[in-house]
Amino acid sequence: MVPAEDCTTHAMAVNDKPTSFDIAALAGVSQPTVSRALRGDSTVSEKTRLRIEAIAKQLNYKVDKNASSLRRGQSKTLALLFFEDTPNGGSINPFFLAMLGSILHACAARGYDLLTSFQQLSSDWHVDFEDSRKADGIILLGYGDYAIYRGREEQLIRQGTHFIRWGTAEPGSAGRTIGVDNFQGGYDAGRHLIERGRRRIAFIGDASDHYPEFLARYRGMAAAVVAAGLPPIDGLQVDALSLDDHGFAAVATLLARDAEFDAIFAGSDLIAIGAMRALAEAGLRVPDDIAVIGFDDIPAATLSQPPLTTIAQDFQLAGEKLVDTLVRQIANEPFAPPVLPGRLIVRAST
Amino acid sequence: MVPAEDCTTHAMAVNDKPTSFDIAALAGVSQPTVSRALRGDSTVSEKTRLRIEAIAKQLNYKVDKNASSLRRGQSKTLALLFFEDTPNGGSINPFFLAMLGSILHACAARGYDLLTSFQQLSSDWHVDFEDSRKADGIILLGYGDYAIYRGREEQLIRQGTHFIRWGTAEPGSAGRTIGVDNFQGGYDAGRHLIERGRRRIAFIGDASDHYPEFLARYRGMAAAVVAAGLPPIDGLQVDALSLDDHGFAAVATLLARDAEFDAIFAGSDLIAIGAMRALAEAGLRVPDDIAVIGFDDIPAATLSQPPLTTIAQDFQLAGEKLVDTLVRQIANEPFAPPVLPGRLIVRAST
DNA sequence: CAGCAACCGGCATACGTATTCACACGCCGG
DNA sequence: CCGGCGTGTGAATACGTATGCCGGTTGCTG
Repeated sequence: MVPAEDCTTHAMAVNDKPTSFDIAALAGVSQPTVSRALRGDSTVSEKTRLRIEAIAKQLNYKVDKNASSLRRGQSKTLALLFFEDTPNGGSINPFFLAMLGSILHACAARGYDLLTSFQQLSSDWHVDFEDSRKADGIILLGYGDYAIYRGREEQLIRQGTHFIRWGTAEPGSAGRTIGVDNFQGGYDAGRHLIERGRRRIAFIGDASDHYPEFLARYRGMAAAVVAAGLPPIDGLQVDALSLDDHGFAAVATLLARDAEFDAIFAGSDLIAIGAMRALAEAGLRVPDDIAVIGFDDIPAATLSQPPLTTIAQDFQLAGEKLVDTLVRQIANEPFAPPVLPGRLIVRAST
Repeated sequence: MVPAEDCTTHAMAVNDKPTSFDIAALAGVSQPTVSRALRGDSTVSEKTRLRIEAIAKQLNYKVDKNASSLRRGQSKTLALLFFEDTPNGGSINPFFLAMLGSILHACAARGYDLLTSFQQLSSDWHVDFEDSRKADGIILLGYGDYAIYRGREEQLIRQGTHFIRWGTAEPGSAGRTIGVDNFQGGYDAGRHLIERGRRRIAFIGDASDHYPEFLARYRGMAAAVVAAGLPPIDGLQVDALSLDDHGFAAVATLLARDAEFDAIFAGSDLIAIGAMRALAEAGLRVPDDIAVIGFDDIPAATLSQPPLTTIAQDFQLAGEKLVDTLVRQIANEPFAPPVLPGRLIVRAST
């Protein structure tokens, strides 16, 4: 197979993976020329490049990315970090999981690989990937305790860490956050319920400072109530983290209180699904007795019984924008994290 | 901050990321000692090691993984490849997605990072990761066209590629496959339906050679029918890929045929959920008119209405075993991919 | 006190690629 | 005929870490 070669320069190791030296020897050129040819450098003549490419293909040669990354000082890799403050036995919030597909596609389209990891929000997540030069930038996904993040954002930027976060941009923040317009989404949800004739809307979801997404959704809904000229709603908010069991428990709490309500706006679809389960067990019909609307439009929202009306966050677009903005940031181009629109999807639950 | 130092050996670059030379200079030792100390090599004295660790921590030093991987010839990284023959607009089969969490945990526990990617089954997936030395091994997840895989397994092993696949092990295969006992799972599903008094069980799922999982499940169910002394069931199998829409369509097909059946065994939960939707739209009650059982136990199985009886594949265990077996393989230890048990989970749909 | 082992740590180098610089060649105008 | 320029390639080196080999120091034994 291999033609007799001048072995004075470089002996081809038969059983090892080929290096650029092997290709060079076979092509009768030097190693740097191989490197240049394969990167498409225009200083290599067409003829030489084609010859090198042919040999590389034949030997199944692939550039060693460790060596390449070391030399170039960048890895062409992004890190995706799921962080959750409520470790859920290893399962990941389905909304973030749904983003994975589009993030993978967006990365592939730009020539980036994707490292994936769980992370405690309180840990030194930046350290493990960007500082060790395994990744050029970091995507953060997670509802979490923002108090921890807030204290660090500035410091991370100062250190030159490249990162982007999914969430709700806050007024004073430094533009490292992409998210849907949660206030507007909440407003749309509230208006929709009111148009359906509902008057007393319960909100299930943590409405504290630590979960700005939920808080914004809640405030949006409240604004819709006021805008419709209805009296504000009090005492119908129950805390819940983004899990169906919490939604279930929250409805139990509401019912135990003898609260009067004809609709539920859940902070997430998962909560809404748990809430509907609780309603069914209590003998209440959805939407006849209680209308239910969620937020996210996770895949399971179409599967529930009845299918769930919700405010959709376009996770295809979200993944795309996250990657796009991060890659811009890495390339030192101007980047402006967009605020994405939510979209009301009406299904049978309202 | 930085104390006046003897700069004859190595000048500390203030604004760059520190290297092991910087640590060495500050600790008054040589670079190799730093490397050894941080890797926990026992030839470094406790005292020296502690000093080095302290300085490293103070400077926020992290080993450059590119350099480290290059030198050591391994990257301490696994690649997770989702491959699907029916590109589904970027969304990933929820069953495989559910494994991600446990795979991440298992990797972390063993000190491995995880690269994630989509892949066409027909592509040269091994090339992109192991050949470029970005990963030490590959996990393959996907229902797919096994004809393509079969032709390659042997060649890949010969090349020394480290990989493990989720699926159904075939008799003559080389032990690179981990999966649940699909035949037994199908048998259990069939027996459960028979115990519930059902006699004519339809199977929805591709029962061809190209989807050995589905085929084995189908055969298992058929065996249970025979074992119960019932007449074999003919004409009640309808092809479907693993998507809810396919399940929906398959039920429509059955109903259009005026087929007589009192139970459905679906090849996957997603199919089952689509089937139940079709039954509901046709005015049939589950389980009163038709009992439905699925396979997988995806998270959404508890959310459907009614909640779905299914054969659970333990994806926590699955992820664990995949990683464990692959890491063994990489370390040249003996590895024997286990056959995992399926488990009947009875919910309201039967 | 000589000799030896155990223990520590330094020197040199290798991993494979990308880039800077220099050089050889052919061509043209002066 | 010479100097200069553009083109294509090679030589040397840097990226940061890990490891084989060797030498120095310490402490213990005969």
